[in-house]
Amino acid sequence: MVTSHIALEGLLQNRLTTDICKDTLRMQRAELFNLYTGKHHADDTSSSSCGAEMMTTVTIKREAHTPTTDQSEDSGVDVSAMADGHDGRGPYKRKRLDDSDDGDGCPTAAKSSRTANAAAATASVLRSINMDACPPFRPWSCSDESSSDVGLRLFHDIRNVDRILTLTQQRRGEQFPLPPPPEPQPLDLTKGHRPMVRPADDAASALDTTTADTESAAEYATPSAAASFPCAVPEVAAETSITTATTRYSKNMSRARRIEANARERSRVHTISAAFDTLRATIPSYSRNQKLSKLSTIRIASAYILTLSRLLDMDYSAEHDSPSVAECVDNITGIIHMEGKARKRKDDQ
DNA sequence: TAGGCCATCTGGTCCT
DNA sequence: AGGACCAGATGGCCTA
Repeated sequence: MVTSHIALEGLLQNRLTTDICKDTLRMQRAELFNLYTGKHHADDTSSSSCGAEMMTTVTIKREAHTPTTDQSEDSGVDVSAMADGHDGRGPYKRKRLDDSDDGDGCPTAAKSSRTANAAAATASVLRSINMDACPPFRPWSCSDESSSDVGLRLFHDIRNVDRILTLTQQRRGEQFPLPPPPEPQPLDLTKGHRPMVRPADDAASALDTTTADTESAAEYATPSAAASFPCAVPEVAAETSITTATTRYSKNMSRARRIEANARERSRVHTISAAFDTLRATIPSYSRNQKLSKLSTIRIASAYILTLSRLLDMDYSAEHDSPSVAECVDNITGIIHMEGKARKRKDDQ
């Protein structure tokens, strides 16, 4: 209760009253942002699109997060690597837990050392920041040592939320009129997008692509791949020269074009997954040890956005029925509960 | 071991 | 015509 009070009060006061504090935080965040982006290249997509403020949020989340083996490094897809044709996986060649090199040519041990140094440096910067002055609004986040309801109950006090809302409304007109809601912007799906290869423009790139695709295609022809691709392999197996552009693969598409289309599709899906990782890092979760599914991420993000908008007395609800903040808090609390416990509940039955 | 989640391939459709 | 987008099929990985 006390913590929730401080958190929300801090958020509002920082936004509405303390210019000096805001400037200081901005500088500290910029420092943190530079530090982070310098150490974690894989998150460039986040940094470029979200700015220092979001990076602070992401960093705080990562700092407290205890990643599982599966989620630690690959949660941020290295889109730049994919742009170079190094997506690190062939068809059905997923990243393995025992990989000593995850495809970027950098040994995992060295990378772990780098990550540890970055974490230590980041922690140092974080200690210098008075986070209570402007914490992210995440009243549903739980502490690491507990995935119980404590974290939810701690902040779930309707009277307090209403008080904060009242305070917001009182101060808004006095000091800082809020800007109008931003115009909807299309998602930038171009970042990390694999550049289209046009032989006339870039013969070298075209050669690389052809080589990569040839190697990729060659994997189809292996017996193991044949077992995995009952539909595609028969045609491939019948072709001794897969790279022959004139070989008809299907009714309307040559084998070479099919491979290029597959690469584009992979890149497109990777871009979407990277965007999900960014979104996942910016929303509250029931437990930091549990990676939210894409569906859960969407559901929680929607409720979270609505709650934040209502906190600022704006209405982003689909029905434009202006639900109260209390209702929004109830709603998102239930969603986080449900998404976080869904699997366990199913198994219990 | 079953079920959930996800990556990948594939072919059809839409769009520029 | 070719790229983007979409949904179905398939198989691997992980968790309870």
